[in-house]
Amino acid sequence: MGIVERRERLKKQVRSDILKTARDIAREEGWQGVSIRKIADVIEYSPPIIYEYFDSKDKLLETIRIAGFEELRGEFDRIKEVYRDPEKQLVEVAQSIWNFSVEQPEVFQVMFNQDGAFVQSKKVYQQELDITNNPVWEMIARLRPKAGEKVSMTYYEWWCLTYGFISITMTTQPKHAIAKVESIYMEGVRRFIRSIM
Amino acid sequence: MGIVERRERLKKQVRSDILKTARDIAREEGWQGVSIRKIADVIEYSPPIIYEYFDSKDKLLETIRIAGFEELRGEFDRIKEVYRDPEKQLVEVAQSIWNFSVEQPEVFQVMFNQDGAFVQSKKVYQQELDITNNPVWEMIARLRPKAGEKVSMTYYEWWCLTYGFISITMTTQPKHAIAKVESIYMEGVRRFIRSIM
DNA sequence: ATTTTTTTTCTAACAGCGTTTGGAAAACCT
DNA sequence: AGGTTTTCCAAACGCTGTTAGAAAAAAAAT
Repeated sequence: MGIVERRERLKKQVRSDILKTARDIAREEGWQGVSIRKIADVIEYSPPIIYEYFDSKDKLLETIRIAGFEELRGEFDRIKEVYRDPEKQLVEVAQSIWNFSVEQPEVFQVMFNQDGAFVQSKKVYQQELDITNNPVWEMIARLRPKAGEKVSMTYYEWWCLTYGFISITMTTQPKHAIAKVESIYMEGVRRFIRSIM
Repeated sequence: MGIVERRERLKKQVRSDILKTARDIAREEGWQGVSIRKIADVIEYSPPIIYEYFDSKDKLLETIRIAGFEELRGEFDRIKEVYRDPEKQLVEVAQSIWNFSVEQPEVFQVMFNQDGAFVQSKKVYQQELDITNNPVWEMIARLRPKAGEKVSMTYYEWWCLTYGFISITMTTQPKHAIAKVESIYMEGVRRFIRSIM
């Protein structure tokens, strides 16, 4: 009777193996080096099998992107619950994005179409930065309760600053220098917060 | 006698045709859609001819990247001569980068490995953002003459803010919304300048 | 004007890519 | 054991960047 369940389990396993393998190759060779055939090789299946799990390579990458954004959003929600002070919240959010980009650079690259990673559709990207039901937007709103329209502007600026810092650091800085840049980043974030309060 | 000259002229023409065609295709279909064969088709030559002008597709893109950075740097140098006030200079620099990204988005994409464009080597990228002999660095240095080490930090932040703004805008905003974001950007730049003075 | 040499150009091919098709192999149910 | 369903893959298509070698054209030399 457990046959169907076993199959389900195996399918889930293969699916996550595909995703993991894609990330592994990307981390070692860059997303430019990720190909369906290479993934198939590692998971010891033939290439067409991958298409039983993902409609296309593009969708495969999009899955990784979505998972990345979800993980980040989870972190943000958690931070929002743990800390009360919006300033503290934002600092923590900044720190958590930074950590994410250091620990999973290849996911970050896919999330923001960087450095060889490329997902056709920008829908997820756009809606994830959207203001509605967004924890970071709400933090900023609490930080400056008077400004209505301006909150969205500030929110936009926030993302630009954060994203700019991380992506420039990722592509220009060698690993040993990243720790030093981190403090510049966090300092920049703090000054930004102060400049909008 | 003019034979050699005529050949030289023709070679230069073909070379620039290749570069222009690559940019044209990129603008219409994105860098993902740029292929050696398509370029060859447009310039009405066979694909191998392109390799008489560029060692590889990668080098071809790098040429476009270098030209882009040179054009920008020329603008910066010009601005530095025209205006005396470093604050005014920086505002003008910010505006000129913005205009560049609006007028030649495909070049901007290649310069910063964005949205399907990908150049293997990051050498040019890194040295172009380097502080030595950099007009923007000097502007910032003049803005806050006391800080020594901190100038480089601020310079780094400057690039992160600028790059973040433009690249996020380029990939998320539809054309009609760009004008509105421009004012958010310029306002952000001004506040940044004020916050470091 | 004809031949030789040099330069320019292209055809054909290689290896790799994402993706699809058709059928073989395996697993399952009865 | 036979029939059905599911799983899987070899082979192929059209695309990619790139290279080798021959053909064509142009120039130079006779």
